[in-house]
Amino acid sequence: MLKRERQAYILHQVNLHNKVLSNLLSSEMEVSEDTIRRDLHELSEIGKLIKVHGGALSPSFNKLAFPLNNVYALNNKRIIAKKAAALIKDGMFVLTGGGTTIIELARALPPTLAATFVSGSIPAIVEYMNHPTIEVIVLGDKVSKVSKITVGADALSRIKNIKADICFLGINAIDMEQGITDNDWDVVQLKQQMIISSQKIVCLTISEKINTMQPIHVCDVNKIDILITELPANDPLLQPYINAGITVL
Amino acid sequence: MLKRERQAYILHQVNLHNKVLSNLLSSEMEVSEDTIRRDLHELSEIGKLIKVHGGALSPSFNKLAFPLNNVYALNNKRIIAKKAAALIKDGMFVLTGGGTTIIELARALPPTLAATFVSGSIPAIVEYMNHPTIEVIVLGDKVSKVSKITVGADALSRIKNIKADICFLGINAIDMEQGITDNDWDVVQLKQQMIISSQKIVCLTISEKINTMQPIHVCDVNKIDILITELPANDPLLQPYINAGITVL
DNA sequence: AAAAAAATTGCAGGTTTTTGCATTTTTTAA
DNA sequence: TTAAAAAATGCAAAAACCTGCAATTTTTTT
Repeated sequence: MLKRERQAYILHQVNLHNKVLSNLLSSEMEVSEDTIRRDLHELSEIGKLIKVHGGALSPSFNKLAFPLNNVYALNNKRIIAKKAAALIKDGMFVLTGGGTTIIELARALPPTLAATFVSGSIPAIVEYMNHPTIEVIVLGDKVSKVSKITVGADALSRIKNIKADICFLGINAIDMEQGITDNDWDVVQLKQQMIISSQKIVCLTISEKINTMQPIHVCDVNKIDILITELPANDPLLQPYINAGITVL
Repeated sequence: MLKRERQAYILHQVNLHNKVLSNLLSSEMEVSEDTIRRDLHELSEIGKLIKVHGGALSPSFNKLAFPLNNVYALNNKRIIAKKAAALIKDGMFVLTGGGTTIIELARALPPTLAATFVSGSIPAIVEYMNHPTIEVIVLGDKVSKVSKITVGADALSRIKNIKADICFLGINAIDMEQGITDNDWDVVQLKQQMIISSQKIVCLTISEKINTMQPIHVCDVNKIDILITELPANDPLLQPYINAGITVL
């Protein structure tokens, strides 16, 4: 087998599977691993693949795995935020959780909106505070350093005394069977109470989280009134949720 | 699974769910927890995630820098903050108000201090949150946009239920005859209750505000235990306060 | 076509990386 | 405070890597 052929095969495999292993290629093509290594080295020099210890990866891999911007999927979150912001009307009493999507929602609020926002998320409160006309009510309690949100019995009982018009939850995982799930026990307590204390529940999530699961159950999908993702409502991924009676935006 | 793939997967999970757990990743990818720990360590070194005990967090909204530049008399406030920080000991329950001097105090706290801080000031809370070991308790209520602090009956009644070891107040005006005065009615309510709810009252102010007045009375000078300015304690400006029985630092 | 030059390949050796395990230390939670 | 979980540390085995070199193959030149 010629060097050219070999390298062409390697590239083919890399593009096909996004990765190749040196020892596998070696036995497949019956050349020494040294030769494979040299091939991989050459191909990586001209940027056709990315050499790593033990093999090589497709060059597109790096861009996917190491996102360039600070906040993951920021553009998608902005799209979501815009759709969500349109639901809020003057005079409304709005309950929100935390998370980067909610922060984007806070930033996407029209500057003339006159509503009242209740939250325990410190980053969200900071954003609301910068808005000229909205009223901000803080749920007090101990701050969880992990999620940067107030958690505890006090915050919970505060929410109990509220009946909000609408509640926005940035969710971590949603699945038709498991419903909404999350990974932080304290935050789950809050979300559950927020769902009880609101007339309308709006869930915000990037489509990547659709049909994924996390360890702790928050609620079933039937509790959700509106689901917002960056996708158009007619995307097949969302069809099951529409069928379940959820308004998808 | 290649190391690089593994790390890419970890990053993806962190970006998607804001949090990952070492033991979960370990079983998902079938490598030892040691390996996961090493991966997390490497990724945190290049700033792709923030390592915490038991797993890692997304870096995206952990860098919550509150915009607080061009603070008036910053250097003097730093001197004050340093003196004040020395008063706080491990295990203390500390009540603080708002204002730029208090923010500087928050920044001047020694990184090993293990105390509990209670405040309604959003900028102060943001600072406390960034500290590795202190506990933060938020006084919830409506946020006053001017002073960026929670004000109202709720916050007041919360403070009533507290008996703090020490209370730090950034003050706006102090005078031997008028005592401490301020210009925001809501904030005055809070300060008055904080004074009642604390064993020891520490007032922080730049010397410019010594012997000045504001419209609303907070309390008389005899309520103050300690007064901290940027000046040395033997400065003649401070002598009247020392004579009144106040410890001046 | 023959000789020379260049490139390719496998191998021996020594080096570095990666990984898991055992031990000790630190952190966290009860 | 104590007990459990997680982290740090040191170590060792395996795998992968690198370097130089000699044998072989391919290409170029004469």
